[in-house]
Amino acid sequence: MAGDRGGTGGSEGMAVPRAAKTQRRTRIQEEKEERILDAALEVFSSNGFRGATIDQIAEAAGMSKPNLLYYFRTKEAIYRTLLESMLFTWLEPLKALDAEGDPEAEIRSYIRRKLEMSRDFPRESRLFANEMLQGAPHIEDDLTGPLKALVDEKAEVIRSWIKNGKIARCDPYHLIFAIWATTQHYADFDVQVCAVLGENRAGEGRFEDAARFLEQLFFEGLRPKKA
Amino acid sequence: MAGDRGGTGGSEGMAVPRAAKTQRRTRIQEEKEERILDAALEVFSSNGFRGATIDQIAEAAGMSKPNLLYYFRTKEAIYRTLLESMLFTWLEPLKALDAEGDPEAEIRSYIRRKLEMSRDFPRESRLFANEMLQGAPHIEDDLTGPLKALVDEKAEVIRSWIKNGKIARCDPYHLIFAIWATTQHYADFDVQVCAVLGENRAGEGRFEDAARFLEQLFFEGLRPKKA
DNA sequence: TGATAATTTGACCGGTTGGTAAAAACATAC
DNA sequence: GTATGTTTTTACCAACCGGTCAAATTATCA
Repeated sequence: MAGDRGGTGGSEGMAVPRAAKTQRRTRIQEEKEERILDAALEVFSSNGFRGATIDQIAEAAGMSKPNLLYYFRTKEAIYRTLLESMLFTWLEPLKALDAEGDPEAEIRSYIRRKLEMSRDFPRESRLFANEMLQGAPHIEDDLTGPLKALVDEKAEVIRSWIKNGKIARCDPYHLIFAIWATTQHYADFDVQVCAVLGENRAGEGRFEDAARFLEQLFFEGLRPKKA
Repeated sequence: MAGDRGGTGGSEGMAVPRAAKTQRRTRIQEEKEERILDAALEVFSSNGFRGATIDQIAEAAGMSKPNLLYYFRTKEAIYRTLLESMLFTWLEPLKALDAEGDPEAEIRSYIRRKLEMSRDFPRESRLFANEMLQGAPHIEDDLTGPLKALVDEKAEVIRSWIKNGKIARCDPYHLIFAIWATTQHYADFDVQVCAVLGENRAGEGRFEDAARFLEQLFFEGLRPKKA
């Protein structure tokens, strides 16, 4: 028989389509799910969870609404899948911050990588920002759990660098916040950045300018050198 | 007769209630409109434009939906009114940046004032952020018009300070972006900030810590002093 | 080929949403 | 009081939205 929804009680998984008989997904499943998630990223990231509609996502994915709902049972299932798979890659750069490396080089490359993510994955950044603005109702646990744990760990690394005199004394948490804020700004507030910069520097060059500026800001600050 | 909607063609104004006969608004109009705007700020700022419903706003304002629609003809009218009145106060601190003042003190106090706004008016900040995330469909013109003009003007001020050796050589536009990003982060990403800081420092003390950190970051950077 | 399972579609449903119509309630001036 | 204008309520609607259902279509493989 076709499909087995209707609360049969089994497979309360998540992104698994009705067809959980042959346990592994076919090529076509894999591909369709990916297309859905890509479309959903587009729609969710610019409208937020409540503002997005399944019809919008379905149309962006080039399929009918019931067809989409065959792969993901609910709108929320799509959203959660997206958010979770994103959170992982989103924290990669911070994970890569190496306690054994050269402090200044490590922070410098962290800033650079975060900025590259804003350039290359602005939708992901905006999705995340949208979720935050709404009070993170879907990922509160991740925030106080894995994310906090990771930040705590890296804050400790930074503190040790401070103790060794490798970087200036400062609050490591607010340092991390500042890096997040300044880099993600170029994805989340892209319209504003482009509007303000105008025709001249609004091209891709703005990311290079930003990188140059941020490296200077974070390491030298604004005070002029007393020559 | 009661009301005059129905496309009579007249008064295509905006926030003006049906009662545009006696040209000035009564005390009760003034008060109700304010209550609506306050409620709308609450709802819009945490759900975005599409995610917010008139019913939600009406309930938060303590009145029925049709009653609310008597003061503002459409959901969009409420939103636009809110956004415009907000944009003005939002740019006040930047307007106050004084070319004649001491450069370092001016920038320092700009950062402080922006941070205070994040602390005291987080809803306004989030409303603005929401609009930006969605590509600023309602205020595109303000962005490329008045806002760009103001930023251009202040960027020129900063450039002159650089020329006089008062602050380090840097891109004034990206400096302004960095100040916006770091300060607004504490309003827009409040959940994340609190989750990461945990019980200990998540109280109001976080704004003082942030202020201290940002002042150091912007003026001294992270490089340790060569004692 | 035919049996079987996977995928897609069109029609539909109950609830919500933005907004309207009309009349009732209230205030005010005379 | 009554006439006039303002504010509020009750009832309502058409469009939309998340999701379901049953049937039709297509892929898979013995």
